Amino acid sequence: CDVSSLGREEERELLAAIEQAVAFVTTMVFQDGSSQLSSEQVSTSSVKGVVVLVKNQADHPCPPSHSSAGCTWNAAQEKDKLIYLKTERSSLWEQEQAHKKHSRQVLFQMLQCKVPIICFNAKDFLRTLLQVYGDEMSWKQVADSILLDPRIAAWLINPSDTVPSFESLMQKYFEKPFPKGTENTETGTLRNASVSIFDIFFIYLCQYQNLGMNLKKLYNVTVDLARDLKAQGLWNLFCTLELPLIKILAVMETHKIYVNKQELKKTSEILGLRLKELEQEAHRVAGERFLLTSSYQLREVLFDKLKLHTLCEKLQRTEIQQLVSTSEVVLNKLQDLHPLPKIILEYRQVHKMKSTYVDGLRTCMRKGFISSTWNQTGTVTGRLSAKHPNIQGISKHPVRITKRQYIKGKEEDVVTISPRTLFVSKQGYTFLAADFSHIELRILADLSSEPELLKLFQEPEITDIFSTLASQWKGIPSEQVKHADREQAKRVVYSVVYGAGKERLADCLGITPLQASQFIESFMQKYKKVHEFTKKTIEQCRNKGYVVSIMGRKRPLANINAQDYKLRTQAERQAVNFVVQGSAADLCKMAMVKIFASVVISPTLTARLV
DNA sequence: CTAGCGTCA
DNA sequence: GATTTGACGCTAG
Repeated sequence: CDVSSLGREEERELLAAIEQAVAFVTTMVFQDGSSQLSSEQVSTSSVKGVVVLVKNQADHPCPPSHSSAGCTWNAAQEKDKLIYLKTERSSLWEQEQAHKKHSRQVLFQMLQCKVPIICFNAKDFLRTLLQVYGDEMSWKQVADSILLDPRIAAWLINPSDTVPSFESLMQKYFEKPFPKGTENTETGTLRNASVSIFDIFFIYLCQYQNLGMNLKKLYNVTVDLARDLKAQGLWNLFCTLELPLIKILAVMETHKIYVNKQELKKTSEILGLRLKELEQEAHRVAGERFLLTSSYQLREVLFDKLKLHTLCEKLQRTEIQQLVSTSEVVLNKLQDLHPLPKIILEYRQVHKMKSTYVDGLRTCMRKGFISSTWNQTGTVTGRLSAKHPNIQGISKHPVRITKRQYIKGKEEDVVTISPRTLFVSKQGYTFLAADFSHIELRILADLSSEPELLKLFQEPEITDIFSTLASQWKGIPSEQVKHADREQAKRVVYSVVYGAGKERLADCLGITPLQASQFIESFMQKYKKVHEFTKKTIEQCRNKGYVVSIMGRKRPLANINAQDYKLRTQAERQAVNFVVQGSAADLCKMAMVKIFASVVISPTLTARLV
């Protein structure tokens, strides 16, 4: 039924039905008639309403879902109800306002009644509710609702599956394309109710989009997935970490992060000026005009014209075409031979800064603030990813710009630009970065029980393990360890741990492969148990076909027993990497869940996760 | 080494 | 002419 066309009595009945429900299956519907179940990418079209399948019968746990593929929705036969709630806020019409209130009341009750709300892309659903009813519903009130997202369940079973759409989920679980909606889905409730103009859109949704039936299928798939999760030992991870995280991310996406617009504009201009200068300089030393951002044109200038590659041996090649690379490592090797490489290196740094962190941020911004979109199923390791902007990828390090000033006779001026300072905390708040330090290395120490590594972490005076390591390897006092040394040490540790070959490590460090292999050797010598751990992990993966993190997160690796050496060794590195990186993801997510829970129940904590 | 995202050709 | 793909460079360990 369409909630807006209900009488008082019917409304009470509906609320009573909601109280007794065993589950809700929901989807948002958009202005253009699509829904979260439509295969077309989630439209830019705004949200019109929500369709909810209220499961009132405890006829499950586990119906033969394969046979349900062809069944039709019939509310007269079953006790389940299909309801439509309008959320659009466009109308100023008084009657509409009342309907909005009813819809809100129903949704509110759904969120509070501690029965699972099943939704494909549940985070988007909850965020939309928070945005639409933001005035009347605070984020703390949704904290104890139970959202269940079958997409996340499918991803947990195999994180390589991103499960891009509802349709692909159905195909995967019914192993056949599901029939396109031509069946009649008219409901008993509808037949009896007086059909007002409000019902027309709802009827359209049911008949042409087959929403009722699709929600029912979604329910059945969810039941199947829950069974699979339990069978694979993933149920606890799903319930204690991934499901609570849906709400946390939804709330995070409703928070605004303000950006300093004036500063953004100013830095964009400074960077633009510097790029022009560098471009001119590059053209001058090259003796011709060319596009600096084009690696192809750069290759022509550096190698065809200037023949710099003949003065330098063993330069990196591109993977596919086997052309001489113009990457940072190559340019670094060339920089004493000609002034151009250095200019290109600076140009790239400044260009990256401008296009991604400054102008890129501006395109993500509306009304002076940004809010990233978080993807819970975007990685194979269990980590979160973010976009618009990728807030996890905004550079930490400042870049120095020498800008020429033509005013007041002052010739040169050095400014440093740090992208992270472009964000401004809300009035009364301050940004606090909470981060585990060296988490993967600590996890590695724990999983391998390597005494040398464990000892390193137990030393109270050690503040930075990579700096310590850098001073140890290079034999320089710890006070003299520079940032670059630390970064290098860090790269080396991870490279070696995850099974880097000597060639790769040599490239990474700008040393000979022989030196690199000696380095790997000495690392393995010092941390014997780390090597044992990697061997054991690979061995287990070979036997089971998958690896497992601390919290039981799984990654199947089909290539672990492949004949092809390249494929097999890649799978081996992925196996080791997953156990460590996946466990780190587990811990970070646990921290988020705990912090959120503490803030929710505390009357004094005002912290917000953003 | 392993994960990502954004930009550009 | 619009869309996809590869190379690159930044992030996080």
